[in-house]
Amino acid sequence: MAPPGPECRLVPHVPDHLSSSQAVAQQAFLRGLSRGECYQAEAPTLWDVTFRTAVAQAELEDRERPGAYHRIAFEPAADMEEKTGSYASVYIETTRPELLPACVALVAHPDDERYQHLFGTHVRTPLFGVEVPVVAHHLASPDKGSGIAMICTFGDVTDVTWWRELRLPTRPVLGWDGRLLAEAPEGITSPEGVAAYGELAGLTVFSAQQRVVEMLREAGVLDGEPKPTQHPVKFFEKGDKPLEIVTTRQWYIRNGGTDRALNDALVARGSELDFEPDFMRVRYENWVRGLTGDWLISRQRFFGVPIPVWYPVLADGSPDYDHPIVPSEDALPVDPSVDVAPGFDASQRDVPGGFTGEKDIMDTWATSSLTPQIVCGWRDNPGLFAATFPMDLRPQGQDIIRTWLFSSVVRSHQEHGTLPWKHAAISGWILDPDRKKMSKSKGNVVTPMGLLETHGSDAVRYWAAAARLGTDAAFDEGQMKIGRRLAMKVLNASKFVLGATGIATVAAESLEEGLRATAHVTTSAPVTEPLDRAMLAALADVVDTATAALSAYDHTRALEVAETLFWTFCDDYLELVKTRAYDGAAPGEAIDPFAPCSPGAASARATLTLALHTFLRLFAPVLPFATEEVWSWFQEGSVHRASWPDSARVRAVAGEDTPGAPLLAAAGEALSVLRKVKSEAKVSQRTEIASIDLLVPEAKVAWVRAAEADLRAAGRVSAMQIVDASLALEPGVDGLAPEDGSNDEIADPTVMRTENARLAE
RNA sequence: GGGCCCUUAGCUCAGUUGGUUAGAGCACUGCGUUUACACCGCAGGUGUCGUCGGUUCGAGUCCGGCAGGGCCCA
Repeated sequence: MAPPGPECRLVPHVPDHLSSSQAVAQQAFLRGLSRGECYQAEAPTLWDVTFRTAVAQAELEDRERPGAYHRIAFEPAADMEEKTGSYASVYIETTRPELLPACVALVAHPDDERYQHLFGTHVRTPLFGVEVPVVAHHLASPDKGSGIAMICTFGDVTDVTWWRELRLPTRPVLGWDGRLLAEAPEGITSPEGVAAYGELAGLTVFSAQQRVVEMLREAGVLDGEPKPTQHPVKFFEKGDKPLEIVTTRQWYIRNGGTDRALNDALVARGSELDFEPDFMRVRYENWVRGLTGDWLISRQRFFGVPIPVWYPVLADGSPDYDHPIVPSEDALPVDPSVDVAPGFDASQRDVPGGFTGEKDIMDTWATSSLTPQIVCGWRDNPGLFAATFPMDLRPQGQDIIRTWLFSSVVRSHQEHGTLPWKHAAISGWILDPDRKKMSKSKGNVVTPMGLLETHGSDAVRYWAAAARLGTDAAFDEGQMKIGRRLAMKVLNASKFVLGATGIATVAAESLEEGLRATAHVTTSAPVTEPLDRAMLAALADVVDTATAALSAYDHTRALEVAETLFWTFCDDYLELVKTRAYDGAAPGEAIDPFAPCSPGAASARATLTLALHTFLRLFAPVLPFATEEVWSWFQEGSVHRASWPDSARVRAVAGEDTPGAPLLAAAGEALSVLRKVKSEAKVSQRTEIASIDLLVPEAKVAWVRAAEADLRAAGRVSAMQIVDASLALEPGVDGLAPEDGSNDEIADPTVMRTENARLAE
């Protein structure tokens, strides 16, 4: 008995690229059909009574539901009485008494001494008077209830296992509408049994349960009152009524759920795949190893990719499901409810001797599992396919390892004998601010639109980019504010760089001039100043680190190192070279990038420009809008199509053996202590320092000296003495007594500090 | 019941093969308005690295037990 399909099908207009994905889905189905991987079977099927469609194992979830154990007496049949010499009833406990008419056996654990002598004998079902055997199976739990249970067709998935493995008869009572069938199942033959069933026919599961309990109570076979319990019940993940198991004809794809060799092969495919992070592999293996049936792909829904087959209609008007008619691959996509089966004409639809179209559609994952084939042009672009398949990377969430990832592996394994991609980058959940999983029912879902409006796209993306693969990310607006600050900083620092180099002056006229100016600034003079070379050397190292991190799927580390250096670039380097780069230009004065300037200014300008060009490309994946905006000010095309920074070119400009980060850090530290003098004196950073002694750890002296001029300019220092701190262990060793007394003890010579600061009035 | 991940500053998290005094941002406090930036800058304090034990010259890091949190599967 097939469930009814829709009487007419709504056929939406489908754009070409979608019809091509439909064709791919149908072609893969037909290939599978010809190889025997796709097949149809009349079998117990997980069924959602609300949506009236079959559901696959991957779409199930357990939910705790209240229920009650009903203790019911089964009378012994003649063979049991004879064997035991007793008329004692057998008591079972069940949470689903309404399935009593579907009972086909009682089952206990083979080692359970209480029931061993009963195995092979029979009992009679109460109310319905059907003789059913007592059987043994290891899945029966001796410690649950009375240790013996009734097997019904079908109350749950364990019933299906018992039914299949013990080869029990089928006595279905549930229809696809969630009501008990009109006719009593085979086996109920006695007038009393048929009458009892008549009381239940057409009732919902809920009402049938109430009626059965009344009848059992009246018959005196309900032992005591039902005992309330909580137990896990299978639900369709999108449904709100428990799933039932209904016997229907459905289409399946072999996925290792019924075939050990295929299961092993798919586990082996999983071990070939590079999971990022690696522990996600366990989820895949658990899932594949735990499969209990093939992948059910047919759905009784309206919208979806049609299963591309027709069936001959027999003389009695019924479809001949055993001989499906298939289209040729070049006719795809087809809709069998509209298109005519090959070899027939339209007048022969649904008439004896004619054909009928399959009404079912495919599970959405039956198409999604083919995204690599769709994208790589498997069906219509062999050249592209050869060049791009298998793909490199599947990025996806951890919750769909069992669906999207696994089903893609299944399809690729069957069709191509390979993995669909080499790497799988698995992300975690986005949790609410209290680290709870977001769900509609809890009402803690945050949708992105408001966030994008409040913080900007770059800021939201920055927050998302801070989540490491495989790690859940708590939703954090604070992090978005930081992202926004970074994006603003990129805009402002870029404005400064393009202003101080003069590129902005001519780029405002035309982009060609901007490009010419950029080339001129970065190539017309060498980068000579040690601080500039250090900046570029540090940047080259960061490019290397970020590149390696991205190659290892550690995008957060790539961002982190770029971000850290960028703040140093803004807070220290820009401040240090600002004066030098301006080269005497007055505030507000437009700088001509082509005019001659001092070598120090040329060095700074080349460095600023090269650093900006590099930082923009490092940040482009995370701050796509801010970087693109700046790029448009002085570069052509899109930053997102620009090449990834090349550390070798940056390092070549920096020069061989240039001290990078350490020199930059030492200069930054020196700037910091100069600022501290003013901060502690509670005066403006603009205040002049008339004279100061800078005590520098021995190892850093040369680096600080190399940046001395820039330090004096940035710190507004008139006279500065740079002293090796290890030679100044005694206060006043340089001949001047400390004025404020704060350094009047032996200081740590490894810490940079100042002495004898004299601020201008 | 089987398995996986997590536990580090008030908060969010780094901490790479074990190796100086465990870091960052936020928040907090104070100061500052500068030739890119107030959606700003500078300076400052903040830790029993869940807990107990083990390995080691040395453990946030490796091993085991326990507790708490989260997840997958049955």
